[in-house]
Amino acid sequence: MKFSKKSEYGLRALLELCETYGGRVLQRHEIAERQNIPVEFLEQILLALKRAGLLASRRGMRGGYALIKSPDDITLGQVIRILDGPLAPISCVSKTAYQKCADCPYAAKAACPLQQAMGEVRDAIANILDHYTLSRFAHTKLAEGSSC
Amino acid sequence: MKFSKKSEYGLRALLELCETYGGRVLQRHEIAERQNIPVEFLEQILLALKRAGLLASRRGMRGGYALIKSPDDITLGQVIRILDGPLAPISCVSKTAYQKCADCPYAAKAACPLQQAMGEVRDAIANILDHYTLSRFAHTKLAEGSSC
DNA sequence: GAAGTTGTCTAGTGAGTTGCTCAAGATTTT
DNA sequence: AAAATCTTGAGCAACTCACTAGACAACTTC
Repeated sequence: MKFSKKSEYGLRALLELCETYGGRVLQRHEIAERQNIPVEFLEQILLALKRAGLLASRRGMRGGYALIKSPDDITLGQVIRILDGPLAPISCVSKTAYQKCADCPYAAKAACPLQQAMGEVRDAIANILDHYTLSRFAHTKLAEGSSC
Repeated sequence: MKFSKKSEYGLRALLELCETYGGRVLQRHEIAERQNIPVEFLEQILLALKRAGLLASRRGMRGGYALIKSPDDITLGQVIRILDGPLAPISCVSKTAYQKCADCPYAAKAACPLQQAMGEVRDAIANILDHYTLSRFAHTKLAEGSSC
């Protein structure tokens, strides 16, 4: 029940890109250095986010990446789904990638306890992440005493 | 962001064991057949649940497994943690298996946006699963039209 | 007390995923 | 043209997942 490094790095990269939103572009090595992410791996992540329409890029000298959607219009849920796939804890409750489970004896009966429970979990996760905007994410201030 | 087959099988096995709670024991092959689970794999799962104190077992002829805690006192959260480890989506927000993240630049600052967001997710998941008892789980009736 | 039936334990294994690296190419600026 | 940057695709070691196998221990029944 873990999120991948890919998602984690992706979100941390977007944190940097948020700060320069509307301004200059950021190069991969800048993001990588500030956020402690292996450059070549970060590259793949930025590319994925670009293909998904969140980022624009320019090549050559003075090139780099920039956010092209407002941080208000991007949610953590979107980002995680791009980088990690569906949020649902088991695929028979996924709304974005539903798949009938093969071996479940309740599958035919329309009364699967697992589906009920995991559905609730899915909804709770989606409810948080699909309403958590990047701008709120970027302006987080934790309470005193927290440690990461 | 998925639960393992181990958890899924474990929960489905407990569904069977709930039905005979207080009565007879169930043998691994009975559970395996009814729930469509590979026997030897199921074995490991039952053993883990036994070591965790949820199940008792008897060897030899007429042997088998039985629940030894009331289904009211077992939650899905407990079971999943036994079989799958901590619920937290990243380990720096786990309450049962906290680990400082190595590469996060916010780690020292007590203001990690990721920790904040993932903490909310963790709490939401735990809030559902730690209050979802096995007896409620076993008596699930889904609404019409659902499919698993 | 021997035979047969069950759980117990440890180790292994094939397929797939994760996290990351590398190299060659395309595009832009200077 | 040269240098800097993004782009693409391939590769790979380590790990995890889902499962299998086999030897062993304990219990029941005859």
